[in-house]
Amino acid sequence: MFLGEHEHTIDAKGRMAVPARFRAQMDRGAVISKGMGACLSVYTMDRWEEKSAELTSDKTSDELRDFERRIYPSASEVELDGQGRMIIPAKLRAYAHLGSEVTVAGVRDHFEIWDRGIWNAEQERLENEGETIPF
Amino acid sequence: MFLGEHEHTIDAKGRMAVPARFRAQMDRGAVISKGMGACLSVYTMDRWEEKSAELTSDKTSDELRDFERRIYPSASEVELDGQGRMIIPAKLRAYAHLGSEVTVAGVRDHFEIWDRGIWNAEQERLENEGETIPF
DNA sequence: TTGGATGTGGGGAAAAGTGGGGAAAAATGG
DNA sequence: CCATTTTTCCCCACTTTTCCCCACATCCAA
Repeated sequence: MFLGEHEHTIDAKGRMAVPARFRAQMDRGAVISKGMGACLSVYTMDRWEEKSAELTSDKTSDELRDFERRIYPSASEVELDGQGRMIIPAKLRAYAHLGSEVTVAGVRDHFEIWDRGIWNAEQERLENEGETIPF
Repeated sequence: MFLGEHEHTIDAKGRMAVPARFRAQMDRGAVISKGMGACLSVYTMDRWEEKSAELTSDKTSDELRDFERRIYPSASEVELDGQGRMIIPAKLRAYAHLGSEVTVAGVRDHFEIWDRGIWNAEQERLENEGETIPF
């Protein structure tokens, strides 16, 4: 399970260290894709396959084709280098408006990558508008 | 699995580099054919055979003959040169209105080749018309 | 305090993408 | 059947990107 909030950086080569606690779960591969809102989502390969299968199961063939043309091209298989870093494709970095300072947030079955400024603003919004946390 | 969006070019000789990540999956051969919409589709040989078997299974013999006469003559087996490039037959290039700048999009079990301008317009259309994607 | 794990930066080799020359093969026309 | 033109294909060359490796600074725990 992915938990926690980690402040990391994207370097000049487009690399970002994956939080060490997340790495073990990614050993069977992972997929990065556009997330909901201004962020990117990283799923384990297993979860990615489950989730994309669910989403495409109940569609007519026309809907399905459009849908597949949105989700698969916007995704990319993730690989880690010797230091546990991943490369974030330029297109995806642009989509999520990522600068060099980002926040990596674990969200149960996946983790999200946010530009740090956007993340902070979003968290503040949630505190003001949102529900209280029942813990 | 074919994923991602790759911007490539078709040179004066009609050649286009296949994204390196796609090549390994094509080692048992591949087939290029007219796609749904203004694009070309490339399937691995295995998937091509599965898919054409599915599509021809539930047809009457008259339907089947017409169908086969549309599908197979326009398709072509894909071969890569020493640099990993494929030649896109002129008829297919015309069918999909491909200029020299194209986008190669991975769509799960195949990839598609689009004129870059048409691809961008189509993606924008899908974003506006479609539902938000829950990833 | 020290040693290992973690996050960050950068050099350099390798691979990927692109372009073009020229030989071999195929098509065309007498 | 031969000669000419056209097309195809193999090879080399160049540029850019990617990836592998080493280095170092920091943090936390023993």
